[in-house]
Amino acid sequence: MNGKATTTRTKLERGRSALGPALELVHTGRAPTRAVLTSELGVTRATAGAVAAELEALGLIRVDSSPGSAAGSQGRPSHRLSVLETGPVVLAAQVHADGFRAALVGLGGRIVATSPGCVAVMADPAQVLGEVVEAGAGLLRESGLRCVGAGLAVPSAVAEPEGTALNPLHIAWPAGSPVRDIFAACVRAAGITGPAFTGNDVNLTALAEHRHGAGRGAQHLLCVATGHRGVGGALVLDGRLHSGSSGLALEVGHLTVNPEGRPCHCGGRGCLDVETDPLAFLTTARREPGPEESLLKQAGNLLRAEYEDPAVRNAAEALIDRLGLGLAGLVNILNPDRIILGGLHRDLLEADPERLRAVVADRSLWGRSGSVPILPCTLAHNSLVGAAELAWQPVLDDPLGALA
Amino acid sequence: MNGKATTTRTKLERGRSALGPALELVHTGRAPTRAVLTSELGVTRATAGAVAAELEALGLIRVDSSPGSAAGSQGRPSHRLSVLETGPVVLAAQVHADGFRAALVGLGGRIVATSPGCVAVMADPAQVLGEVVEAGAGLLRESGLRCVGAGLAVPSAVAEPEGTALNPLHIAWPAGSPVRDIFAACVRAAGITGPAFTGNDVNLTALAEHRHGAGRGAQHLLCVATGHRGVGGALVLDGRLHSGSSGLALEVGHLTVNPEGRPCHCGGRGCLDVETDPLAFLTTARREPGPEESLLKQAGNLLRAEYEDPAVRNAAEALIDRLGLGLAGLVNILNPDRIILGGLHRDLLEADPERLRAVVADRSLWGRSGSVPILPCTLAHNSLVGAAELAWQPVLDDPLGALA
DNA sequence: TGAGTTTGTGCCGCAACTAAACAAACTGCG
DNA sequence: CGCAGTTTGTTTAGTTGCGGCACAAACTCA
Repeated sequence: MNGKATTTRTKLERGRSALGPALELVHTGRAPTRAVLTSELGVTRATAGAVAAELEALGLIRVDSSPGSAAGSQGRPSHRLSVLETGPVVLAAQVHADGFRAALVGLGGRIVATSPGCVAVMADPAQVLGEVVEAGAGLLRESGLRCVGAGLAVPSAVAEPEGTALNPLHIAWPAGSPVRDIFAACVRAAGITGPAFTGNDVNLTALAEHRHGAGRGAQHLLCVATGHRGVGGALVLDGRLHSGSSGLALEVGHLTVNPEGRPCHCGGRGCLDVETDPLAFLTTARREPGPEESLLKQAGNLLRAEYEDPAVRNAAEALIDRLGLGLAGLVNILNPDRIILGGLHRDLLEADPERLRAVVADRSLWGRSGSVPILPCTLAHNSLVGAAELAWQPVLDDPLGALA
Repeated sequence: MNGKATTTRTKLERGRSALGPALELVHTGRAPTRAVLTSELGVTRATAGAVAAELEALGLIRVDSSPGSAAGSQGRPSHRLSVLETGPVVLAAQVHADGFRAALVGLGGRIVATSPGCVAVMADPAQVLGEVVEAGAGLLRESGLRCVGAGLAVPSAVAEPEGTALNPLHIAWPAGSPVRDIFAACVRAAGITGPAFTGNDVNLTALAEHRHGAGRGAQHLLCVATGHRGVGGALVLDGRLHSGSSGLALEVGHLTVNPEGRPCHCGGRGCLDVETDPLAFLTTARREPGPEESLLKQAGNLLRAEYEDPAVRNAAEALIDRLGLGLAGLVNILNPDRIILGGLHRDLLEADPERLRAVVADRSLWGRSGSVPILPCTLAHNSLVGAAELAWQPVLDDPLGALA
């Protein structure tokens, strides 16, 4: 098929091959000491020592030789490993229906600095992303830290490899906007170093939760979440985001969950999108929906504050049943070992976890798969942290190469 | 989480690391010469030469130093690489509603010997698998070839890691039969060397088609197929079967494709399973279904022979529309870059490819994903070859270790 | 026949790793 | 306090997979 198009990787390009995995272990908190790093990497103590020393020399991690507080076990206490607080950061940002937020995020998903939630005129993506990057650049100047990349989360499917936003329905951007290129241009224009990445917000939420939150340790993590409108999904397989062949996987909004339900713009009826989002909850509960940018909060508050109201409770149970049906369908297709829910779905889970689990168990064919754990997302600003993960990925894959 | 449970891989265990990938390239026909092996592996000619020589020394491949017929291009002609005809084989078998078949399969998916299709009393899995392995052992004795493993395809989901058949509905086995253990016991009892594996037949069809058939080169391959009853699915991601966290992924039979459709034993209505299988086709076309073991053939023959009959044509179009709806749902979730269809679905595709493609494009949200290629399965005995792939996998992963 | 092109092979050396022996830092016990 | 036992870090030597290079081999084309 290809003659010699494949990259002939030279010796100079490949660094110490265990460097990336080691950094990822420290990054995700799975290697608190050099001893567990050794066993986790499956290498000798000598190698693990050399790798840790090299990561320390790169200014990425800290190796505490004198911990003082040993944890009771006998034997020589191991050196503690941790992310270096004063190490490099990435610029992370998220755009959503009611504004944007920029932040600096270090290794370990640590938010170093964050801008206040900003409201912006949403018409023109170039203008909005210009403001976003401007805010991030300000944080960067204040901090004086080194920046090694930038990541952006948008509430839209992002087509690969073009990097275009296909359905930014709930922000007023034109469909097909080349958000990745626009963001990258803004980043370069602001003089920020490192590559720039863009991804779907639910995908990035899943990635963040997998590395630092409720998804830790899951091998097949399914994430389903609402924003103000619509439903998104994401799948993290063996630690890597699965976004399909062109970035459009897990567009779960059009699973049929209520054959007699309301019509959907996709041409079908009773899609997950229009049956389980905040607007659906409010109308089912016979409440007047407020402005689009506050639907999620309105629905969440209603659910928590007035759950004893029969109309609210019935609406919640109806949505839980439909959500459960959708999740069961996804379980039959994807067979995940954990499900995490965000947005209104998270609130619905917390309102009546037993009901949701029962529906999923009942309608997913396999009893054993029916017992798949369903958990709420736990991370604050998870899509922001996920955007940062995107920017950190090259460093995690090849620390030497990415920092050179 | 674990102290030192992880495998400390010693130097002796890891062979030449490019050995596995190289064998896989020859196995799948993507490395016809040593030159393309070099570029495909991304190593130097020296390394590729050493690797090829080692595989030849292992008795797995043949390196033709004197090809004679060069293909017109200038420069020194490259050594031709091919699978060694007299190399080791695996024992492959499939069990289906109307009997079983055993075969010996070499590298490259080459069927070396095959038993005639046998009819067996289906009641007891141990008895059936005993006959299956008996037939295979006979072939093995006749051939005198070395056997390095065994693989079995069953028409049921196989739970991992238990290896139990969860829904062998269309063969008269009890649900939950430990088929993997039974098969492994039979293999050992027959004195056949090497590990024994068991998998779902549609999964294995997908694997076989990916390596040797219509799925070659696809990175996200979705396969959907019918047997005599019901519908199965499979996904091959980057060359590896994706069977979910417990082997139960791609149980696509219960996607809703016809809200007003017939009731399904799952509790829903209009599931893919009961709306697009051979029985559904025959009843929709108002034909008297014959015995269960011949539904697929009966439906296929009817479709090909009497497509001009309005009842047949209408039934076909109805099934195509519902199948398209199901495929569109899967496209939205999985975003594959190729879809292949087997069983009656293959026949439906060939009866009216445009209609099916139009429905999928119309109902999968993204126009560009809607243009995903939909192809018929091409391989003869594909689930048999897939069962062989399962048995070959350890050799492909680590030739030195597996043959030692 | 000779220039040009592509491929195979032998040799050197690097770098990442293992293995093994030793040193260091702790616990626990008498 | 001292000593055994345990676990971890460090040093050194040795192995090895593979890149880089130079050269030989086998073809095409003029």
